[in-house]
Amino acid sequence: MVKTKKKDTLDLSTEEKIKKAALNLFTKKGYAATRTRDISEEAGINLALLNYYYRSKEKLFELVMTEILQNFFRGITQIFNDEKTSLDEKVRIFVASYTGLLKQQPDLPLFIFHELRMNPEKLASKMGVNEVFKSFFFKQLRSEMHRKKITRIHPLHYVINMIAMCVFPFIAAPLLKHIAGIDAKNFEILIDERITLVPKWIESIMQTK
Amino acid sequence: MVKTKKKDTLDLSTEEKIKKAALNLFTKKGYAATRTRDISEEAGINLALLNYYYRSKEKLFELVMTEILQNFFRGITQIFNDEKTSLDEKVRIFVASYTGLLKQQPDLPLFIFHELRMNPEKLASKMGVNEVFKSFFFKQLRSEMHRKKITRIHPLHYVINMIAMCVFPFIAAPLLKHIAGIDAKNFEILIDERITLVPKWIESIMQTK
DNA sequence: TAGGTATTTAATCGAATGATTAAAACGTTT
DNA sequence: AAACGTTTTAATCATTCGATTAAATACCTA
Repeated sequence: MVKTKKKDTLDLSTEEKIKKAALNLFTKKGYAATRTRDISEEAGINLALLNYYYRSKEKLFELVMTEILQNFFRGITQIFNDEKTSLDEKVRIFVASYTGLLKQQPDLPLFIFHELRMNPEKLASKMGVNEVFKSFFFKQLRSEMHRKKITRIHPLHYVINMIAMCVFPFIAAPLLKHIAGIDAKNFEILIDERITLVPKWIESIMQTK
Repeated sequence: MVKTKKKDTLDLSTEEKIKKAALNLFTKKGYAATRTRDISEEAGINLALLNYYYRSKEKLFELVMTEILQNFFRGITQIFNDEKTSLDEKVRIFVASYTGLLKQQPDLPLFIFHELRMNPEKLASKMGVNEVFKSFFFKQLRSEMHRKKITRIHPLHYVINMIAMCVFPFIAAPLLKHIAGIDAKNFEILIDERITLVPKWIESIMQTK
């Protein structure tokens, strides 16, 4: 980010520490509720360094956001465009892959959807998912519909259901834990169960008349 | 809110205007991103009035939040505890009822889940949903499991799926519109389709082995 | 109408927060 | 070690934002 990097002495310090702290706090509390002083403290550096390396809070945010979005959606595109896997396989891989990702970063979905709602147009460009709907996955969906192997409805319904059943438990975790009276440990067990359950359910749904 | 109310001259002005504006902005932008000046402007009143009537931003927020949570979850409890309706009927009623509610207030879920994550313990008490898991709905679920009419898994799975398929489209609306390239009008059509589709899917899911 | 209470306004305060600056410390090269 | 650029620090600025105050206005009651 700064003029010249000393050498290619790839020290992941300061600059990276700031970005990591920023990612942590932004995803946890959102943009507005995160103070630059919080970030500097979490990163264990002086406040001025944040502005030295990233110019401003907003610039830092945009950088972090871009990385998050691209990383988050890159996976989908790859899975969906794999011409070697069947429809069912894609669903299984997607569910397993994204559940794993979300177990590591449970705050991500809520954060993404919140910021996406705040300025949709601005962020839409940053996620290279324009081609999702032209993916091989959708060709397969339409093909199966044509062969009457799955019920013919708007393909988006199936996508919504799939993502919803994966992502929603993480979005609603506090609520779900509360109403079911279970702790983090048991909640994780439940999540793990869903990795095998959700693909089965999706299959059922696709054949529901 | 203030000392004595003049008479019972029930003018819904000022005090109510502030609360309404607050609800609007809080749900749209979240607590941190909402400035008291925004609220006063939206309500068309002087900034000082906000503090005159509600003491502080936080007090106003808690009031609004309590009302939102109670209103939002009151419906669920009623539907779930109705001893006259069958399991399938409950699902149909829930889906129709909550889709209708969310069509009117699409920002609500994201807001609730975000604030719920920020301070789970504080808000948990405010939503009278502790008894959801002891509801008649769950008795019916367990009963049907025992009769082998539906597959025996943790009942929470079914609840998650049901809520997820209703709520998620609203949470992810900007994303979904973008990747599917559809406008608000067509998105609403899709949502309306789901009112009849989701209950069918839930039935299928409950019988998936 | 007079007196009192409730409501509203304009002006301002103090703390919090994003950002900047000037100087110090560090490291590398010559 | 001298000179130079990079990195870090402490102190400070300017603005925003929540909150308060004192005075003005509207409203009701006697």
